[in-house]
Amino acid sequence: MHEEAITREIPKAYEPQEIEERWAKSWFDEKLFRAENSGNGAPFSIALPPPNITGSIHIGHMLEHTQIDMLVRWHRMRGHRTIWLPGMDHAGIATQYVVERQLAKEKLRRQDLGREEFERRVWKWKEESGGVIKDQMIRLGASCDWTRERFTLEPALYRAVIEAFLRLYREGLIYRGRYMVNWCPRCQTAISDLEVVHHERAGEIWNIRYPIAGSKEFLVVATTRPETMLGDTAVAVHPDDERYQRFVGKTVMLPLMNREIPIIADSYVDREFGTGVVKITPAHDPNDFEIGKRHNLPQIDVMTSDGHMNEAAGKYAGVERFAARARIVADLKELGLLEGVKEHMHAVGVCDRCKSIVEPRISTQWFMKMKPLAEPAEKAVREGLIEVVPENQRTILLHWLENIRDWCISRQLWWGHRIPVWHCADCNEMVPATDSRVEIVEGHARAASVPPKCTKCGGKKLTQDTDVLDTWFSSALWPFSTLGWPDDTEDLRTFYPTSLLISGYDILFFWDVRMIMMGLHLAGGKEPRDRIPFRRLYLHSLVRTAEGAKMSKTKGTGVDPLQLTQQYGTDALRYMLASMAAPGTDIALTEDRILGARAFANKIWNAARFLFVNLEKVEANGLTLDELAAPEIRAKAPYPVPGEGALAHRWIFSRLASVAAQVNDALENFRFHEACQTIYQFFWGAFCDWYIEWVKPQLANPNREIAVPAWRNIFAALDAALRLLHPVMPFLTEELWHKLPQPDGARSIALDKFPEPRTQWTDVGADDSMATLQEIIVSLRNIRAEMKLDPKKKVAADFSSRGLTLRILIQENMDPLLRLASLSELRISKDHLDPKGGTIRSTAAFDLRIAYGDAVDKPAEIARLKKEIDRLEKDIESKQKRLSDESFTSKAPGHVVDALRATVVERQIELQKLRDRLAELS
RNA sequence: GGGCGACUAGCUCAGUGGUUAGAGCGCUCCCCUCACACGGGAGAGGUCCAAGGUUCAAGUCCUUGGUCGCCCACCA
Repeated sequence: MHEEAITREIPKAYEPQEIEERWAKSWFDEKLFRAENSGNGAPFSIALPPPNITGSIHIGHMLEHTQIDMLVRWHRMRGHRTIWLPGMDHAGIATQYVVERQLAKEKLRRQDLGREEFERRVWKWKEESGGVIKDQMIRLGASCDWTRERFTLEPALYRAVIEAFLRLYREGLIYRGRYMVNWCPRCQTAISDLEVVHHERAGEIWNIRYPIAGSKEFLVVATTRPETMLGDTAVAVHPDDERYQRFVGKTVMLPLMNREIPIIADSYVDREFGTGVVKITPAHDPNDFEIGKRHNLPQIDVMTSDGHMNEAAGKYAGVERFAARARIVADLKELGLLEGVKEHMHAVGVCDRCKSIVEPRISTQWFMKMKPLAEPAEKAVREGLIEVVPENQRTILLHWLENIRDWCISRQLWWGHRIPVWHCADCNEMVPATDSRVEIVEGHARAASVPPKCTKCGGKKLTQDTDVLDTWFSSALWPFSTLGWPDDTEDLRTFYPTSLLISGYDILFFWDVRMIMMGLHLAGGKEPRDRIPFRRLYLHSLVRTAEGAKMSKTKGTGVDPLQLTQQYGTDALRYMLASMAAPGTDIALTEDRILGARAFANKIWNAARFLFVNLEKVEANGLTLDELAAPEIRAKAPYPVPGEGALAHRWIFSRLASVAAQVNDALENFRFHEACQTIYQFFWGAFCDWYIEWVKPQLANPNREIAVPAWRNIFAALDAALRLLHPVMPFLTEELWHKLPQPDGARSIALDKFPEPRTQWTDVGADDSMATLQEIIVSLRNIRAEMKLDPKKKVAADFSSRGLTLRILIQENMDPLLRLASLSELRISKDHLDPKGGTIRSTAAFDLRIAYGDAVDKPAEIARLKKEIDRLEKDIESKQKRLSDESFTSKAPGHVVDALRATVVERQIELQKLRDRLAELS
């Protein structure tokens, strides 16, 4: 009756939903993870890679957050002053694109709204989307300090951006100029090299005849983009190319345009490729741009900003660029100037955001000089001030820094940090803001310190630059802008440099490297070690679909973690992700693993349930939970258990010490999968399968001398196991921890101690004894299974060993042995066991025997023996061969040789036993 | 064109030169034993992609090749 009540109270299966929701809310409401910037404990700080407000949390975020959260919780539980600072990224171009698509549904363009109204729309989106992300993160258990939440476009961070810009501008590291940039005709903005993604595509290459002026001859040029020929201002050949040397200095008539353009020589031209003649279009190709500069060629831009041909394209003006291409090819064909066309695989650059084909275009943009910033970054990484894990990513990072090019930081967008520079209408002088202060207008920040007049001509007609900064500019400041920089705040002094950055390797160049450069240049103390943004950098894997493809929302292969959470539980999902997160390899998502993780959560739940359900019976005898499991009582475990022996208790605490050490080591080195596996094996394999089963009778023993210490031990072990599990499974462990007695005012397991690898728990004797007993039990079960004995039927067995200590060990642990091997009796002797009429299992140290019942399966036993003998003989032979090898015995370390010798001796004993038995049986 | 990674049990993956290469899932047999069938017990299953090499010893280090994936790159 009572048990029914309990069963209702603790459900048989773990039901995570209600529990998780309750704790997520509680942790947030109580501001449980608010960090203190003063007090005890070494600081451990980590900045959340701010999710873009473009969407919601996806499974990749969850992998990242799980890994961060595990480390954060682990550090916090070890008494470090831990901060995980959360926030969101305004994600300039990405967000603008999303909102523009929304507008498109209303048949509107951003230009229809105007800049201010458009910005208002985006802010509205931000409020909704940012809120969703935050709620999701809270629900998924991220132990962030939400009291310090940041947003890259909020006033304080805008100020940091302006401050950084002004400093770099004054130092000449930011400059403005007319250069060739990547232009997205759809987004109508410049984008950086990194934002162009290259796709191999089957295209065509056209060979076009350019007639030589005043001659019947012509040169044949090859091009993949015929529409740009309208802007050709030269054709080029290699200076040493004998085929064409005689033409250099002459001119060709540009077909369709009938413009006379020079034939020049430039060593850039590859004689082997195509015809060895290149058309030069300085306004539409980066290489041609450089060649044009070298040869003082005019730049003729034949396209508009939205990818149509302009007036300079003559009769093609107004035609869309690819339509123009088709028409030009057709026209050339008609004129007999098209010599041929071939299939051609080449890489096409598309806009990372909207996938439009990028157009190289000359325009006036803002750039950042990267070499002076890259060098200190490279040095810091090379000297190990920043440790990069996995190691091979370090090489990739350094290689990128070595080959860095200037960064185009301006965007012709409306959503972002507006560049704090004003242009003088009278003299074109650029005048920066006088300082980095910001003011709030209609809730949004803008640069406040507008220069009063032109610093050059004194003119008053100043207008602010309309461009905004690349979104990654503000991201690059994130580790210090979020802590209050440029002010010298307590947070900054305490938590900067941050301890660690965990990010995906896909944003290594976009973000991680730029943070290193900006941090070293702008933030922190005098020495580089005090200026770096983070001391360690861990690049985690990416989650892929079961087929190994990148997850994609547009392809519908993205996975919503919240849905999986509803299905399997957040802890299960976290455990699954962490257990697969081996450094350096991507994760393919499969349902199998989640099911396994859910089963594990259920196992933990039920192990705890076992304790609480049975406790009811104990309480009937007048014992209270407090007497058995109060914190001060748990602290003194393990307690000796009289009479029945305390071997299993000594053993489980010894295991605990070793597991805690292993988990510490694994987490220190980002080996999340190892930490998970270690904990899993401990909890399921050791705690549940052996320990609980072993001590069950002790717990039920009416003798309080036995029951009380046994209960105290098992509660202490469970408590430690929960704390060990907490970083990866925070909800389940929090729930169960609160079912144990806790000190007054105890708020959360998250603020309790992580189990220490206590050396006084280490008990080699218990480890060895337990291993032997387990081996004996497994062997006996094995014989039973092989003999197909009725599982319910207890049988007698014989144990024989010449070792006295072993025989004593068996005697002392007779009870659990009989129970766990389902024996009625285990007879101990030091004599030879009769193989006739029974099945025997042997090791070098002992023999076990179960007598046959009625049915005797001698042939099967003989076959088994022969197989076993064969295997052993081969094994011994190969080992002896190695031992007889002089070079092995002399060169291999002593312990390896000794171990091998010992093994051979053991195997020989085993082999002899098997041979004897075979002889006796046949 | 450079660079990186993967290839280990039917599947998904661990494996940090040293006894007989592991896990989870799946599979076979048995068991609904009073925490848990999301469970318990016992098993089967692997020439570690190939070929060379280094080493006393190679799944592990080196070279070459193969297959697959990813990143970078201005060859028209």
